[in-house]
Amino acid sequence: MTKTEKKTSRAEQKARRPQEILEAAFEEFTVKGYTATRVEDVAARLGVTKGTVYLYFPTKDVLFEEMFRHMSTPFADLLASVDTLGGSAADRLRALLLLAYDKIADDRKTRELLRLSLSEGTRFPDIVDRHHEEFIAPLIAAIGSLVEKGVASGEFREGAVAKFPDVVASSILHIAVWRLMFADRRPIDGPAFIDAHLDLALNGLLQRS
Amino acid sequence: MTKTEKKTSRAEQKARRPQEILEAAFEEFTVKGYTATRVEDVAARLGVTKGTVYLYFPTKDVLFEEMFRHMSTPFADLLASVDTLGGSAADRLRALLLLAYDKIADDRKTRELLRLSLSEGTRFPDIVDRHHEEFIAPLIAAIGSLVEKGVASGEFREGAVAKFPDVVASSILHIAVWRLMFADRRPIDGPAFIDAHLDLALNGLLQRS
DNA sequence: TATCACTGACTAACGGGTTAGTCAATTGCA
DNA sequence: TGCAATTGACTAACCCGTTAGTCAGTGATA
Repeated sequence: MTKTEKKTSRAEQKARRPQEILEAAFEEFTVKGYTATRVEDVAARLGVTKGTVYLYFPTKDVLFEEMFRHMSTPFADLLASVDTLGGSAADRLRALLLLAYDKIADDRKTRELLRLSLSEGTRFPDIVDRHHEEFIAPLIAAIGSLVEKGVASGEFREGAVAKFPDVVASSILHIAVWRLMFADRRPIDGPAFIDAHLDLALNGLLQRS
Repeated sequence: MTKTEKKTSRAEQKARRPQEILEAAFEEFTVKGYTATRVEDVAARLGVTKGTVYLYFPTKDVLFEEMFRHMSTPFADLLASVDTLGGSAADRLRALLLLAYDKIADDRKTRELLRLSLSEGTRFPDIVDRHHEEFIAPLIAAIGSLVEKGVASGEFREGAVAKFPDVVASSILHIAVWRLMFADRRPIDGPAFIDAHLDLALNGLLQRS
């Protein structure tokens, strides 16, 4: 493949290699897990051999860590975009959750990173902690500030949610975990589930007297 | 250890062995995952050698499957006990969720089985599906029927929750996943989290006008 | 433009270490 | 002593990480 490609120059190929390897590694690691994945299989996905992978990454450990970093796409911009939205606090909360849903539960990449965080987290605790800092904490903070604003404006009532803003996001996690567990064997309608949760979270279950 | 024990007769020891092995296997598999776990380490936990394990279980695969089955303690009785409870629908819902919390998020055994379902689920899909049938589906059904009764009695309003009863349980899953990810590095107050979620789910976020 | 010395990305094969599963020998209870 | 439980050495296969050697591609020279 590499040899017959006339279009890509040697320099271009070399520049491309690291990303190619990291993406192939993602596929293998997510399907088989860290230990069961063979570096040789990662290489085979690109039509190269194990030795090539070791030219770019010193060990299997580092390959995994850099793969995780490379596949973690930041969504600070996503959270920022919510601030520009107008409408009621409820509307903005809904918009934020749907955006988070797209990024977390509906995106295979992020979902599989969640699986790896749980399955290999004890082996790579600093990866999990970094993931918390960069992804989980900002999302919870965004939800928290949105709820706070809603309370300040009088649209939302005060309640225990202020202490645990993440209860609002648990439905997203729920969908992601469900899909990781059952794949296509038990499909789940994500947006409908989110809306059911929003209906519950906004209006509550109790009859309004 | 086994050798020096004078109390247990040979027959007793032999009868005990399978359970002992399955419990040792649980410890090893949950810490290291399926592939990284060595059968020899499972045996070493009991002070015996690999050969003994193979005397009771034909392969590592079967050992894993039977371990999973052995560690899955049913909670049909738990769900049944809720039916005997009196009080308002809200009270009973709270009781059910706290019971489910104890069994799922607060119990290390169940929590680690969730981790294994996610990490090794693609390798053992029928284990995951059986787990759904025996644990997840009954729990969702119990919540659903409780909500339904609340609606019938007029205590609960009708809403999208009827279609997705599991949105009510997502906070439990949330706590379990959180603890699997961060262990003791980021403690989470389970009951307080549940109550925050219940406050949200019962009363809603919107100011009552 | 044609030639050719040189570079460096890649390969192939291997060393060293590990592990699932087997089975003949051993141990110690009844 | 007889027998069942257990051992642990063994095999066959596996896989990480290494390295000497290859050859396609590059660029300087005439």
